[in-house]
Order: sequence, then structure tokens, then C-alpha cells
Amino acid sequence: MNESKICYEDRRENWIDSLRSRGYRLTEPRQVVIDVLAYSSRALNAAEIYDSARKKYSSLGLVSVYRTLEKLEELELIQKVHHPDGCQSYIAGFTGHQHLLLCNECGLTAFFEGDDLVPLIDNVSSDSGFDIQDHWLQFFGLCSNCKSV
Amino acid sequence: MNESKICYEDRRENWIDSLRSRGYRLTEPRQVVIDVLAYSSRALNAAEIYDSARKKYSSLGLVSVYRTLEKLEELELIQKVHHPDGCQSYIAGFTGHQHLLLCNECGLTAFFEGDDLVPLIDNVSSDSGFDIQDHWLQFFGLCSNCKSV
DNA sequence: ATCCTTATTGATAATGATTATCATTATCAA
DNA sequence: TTGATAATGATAATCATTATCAATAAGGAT
Repeated sequence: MNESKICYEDRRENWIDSLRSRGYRLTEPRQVVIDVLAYSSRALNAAEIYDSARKKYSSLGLVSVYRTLEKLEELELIQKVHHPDGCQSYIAGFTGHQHLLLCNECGLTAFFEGDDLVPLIDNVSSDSGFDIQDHWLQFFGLCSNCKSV
Repeated sequence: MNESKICYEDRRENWIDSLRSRGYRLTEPRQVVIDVLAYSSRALNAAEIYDSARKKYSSLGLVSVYRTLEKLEELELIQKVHHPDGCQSYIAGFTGHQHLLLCNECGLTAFFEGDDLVPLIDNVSSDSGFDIQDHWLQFFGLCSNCKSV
């Protein structure tokens, strides 16, 4: 419990440092957006972030949410999550590119390694003649909490 | 060359039969939309289908394109293609669920088998405690034509 | 601490994609 | 051929995102 709290706090600090070292100013709108997303264990879209962040900073504008998301994505601190119903939500990423594991019930998002893909990529490459440069892999299911209900 | 033509023609017939057997009427708007998408080797969005189909049937409405896509997706004859830039395009699917291989240059779309994923899914399942029910896998790169240019 | 440049903001309007409404039209079974 | 009704196209409405712009505030220089 404490472990993960520390981890979230580190993430928050890291994001703020990244913005700063890129020359971006540290403003209250950006801070509240970061506070929402850096501590979330599920993907959130702009409207959800807006609603949540306005509880702490009620004059926040929706447009600033979009602008902050833009910057965090540019710095590869967050990534877009694709879902059958849509693709407008974002999750904090530990490193640039990670594979996602999504709970269909509660939305909990986890990451996993997918190094085992290399042989498959090699096979598909030679079969298809494609030069494969990038890939997406996402798993969907029920997290340990939701599957036991 | 002839081979693939026959394959496309079969697909067109198959889609029309599926619509019929589901009780949907066969109309000209539906036919022209099917004609565009069943013969395409790359994913198309509603506007692209609209533009293309109107060359054959100029009174086609954009809304009918959306409605036809809805039905084809419901019958699992087409599937939505997710792309970093957006997720509004559709490609004909041979069977319900397939893995996609997309050319970043020309948009050519191919399918491949991903049975090798099973051990990875097992690993991630036991590591995470998730009950994994579904997955997405897409590869991006350059097709054999585009990579040689 | 104060000033000043300018990045950033929020309000508003504009855009693009998709969905709802509805009177008219066309399909297809009887 | 007819008739019930599924399907259509035009229009308006909705939803998410982006552009515009005057006002504001961050943070380095003084």
C-alpha cells in the first residue's frame, strides 16, 4: 500500500521535472491535471480528468486539460489507450512503450513485458515481406478483484 | 491476380448473403458501400467510402454509409482498425477476429495468425492474476512494395 | 521584492466526426 | 400488384477536439 503511494508520488515529481526541464512553466492547471492522471490506475479521458481536477481547482478550463495531455504525450509520460468503444483515454506510462492489460469491468490498467513477440515478428516479417517497425499488443479481461465477484 | 479477384467477388457475395439471411433488405446504398469495402486492401473511413461510392451512386447519403458499416460490423464481416492517428477506419475481415499488419506508407492491410501468443497469455495471466479474455495485436511497418522505394 | 517578457490561460467560436429525427421512398413477402 | 415497414437522404443535434484571442500569471532579470 505504502509502496504504491510512494511510486505515484515519484511519478508526479518526475512529470513535473520533465515539464520544467523542457522549459514548460509549472502552472496550477497543469498541476491538477497531473495530480489526477499520475495517481490513476485506469485510463481516463479528457472529460473525466476535467471533472476530477475541477474538484481541486474549479476554474480549470477543459481546453487546458487537452493542452496538458498534449504535452505529457509529447514527453512520452502518458500514452493513449485504445479500446473497442473508443480511443480517447490516457494512462500513465512507466516507460515510453508498454503493453497494456485492461480490466473490462473496472478499467484497471496494468503493464506487461512482451519480449516473447520477437520470434512471431520474425515469422510474420518473412511470410509477408513487411519490414515491421512497431507493434501494439493489448490484453483484455477481468482483474483479480473483478473476476472473483 | 485472378485469384484475388475471385476472392474479392466471393467476399462481396458472402456479405450480401449474410445481410439477406439476417433479414436485412438489399438496397443500392448498401450495395455500393459493400462494393467499395469488400474490394479494398486497405482500411477506409466513412468519408472515404462515401466519396468512392458516390462515383457509382451519386445520391448516396453519408448517413447510409455509417448505417451500413454498423450492420457489417454487427455481422462481424468488417472490423475497426486502430491506428495511432485515430480509430475510425474499417477493413474487411476474413473471419471474425484477426491480427492486422499495416503499411505505414500506403495503408495496405494484411492479416496474420498469432497462435504463438498462447504461452505469453498464460504467463501474463498467472503473473497478473487477470483472467484474459481477448487481445489485440497489430504490427506496423512497410509493405514489400513501399520498403523498396 | 518588483518588473517585464512571453508562455499559458479560460471563454468563445469553429471544426470534424458521428448520431438522432422525420417525412419520403423503395424492398420484398403475400 | 399491393401494402407493411425497413431503409433512405436531408437536416439538425450532439460530442469530442481544435483554433482564436484578449487577459493573466510564471519566473528570469533587475
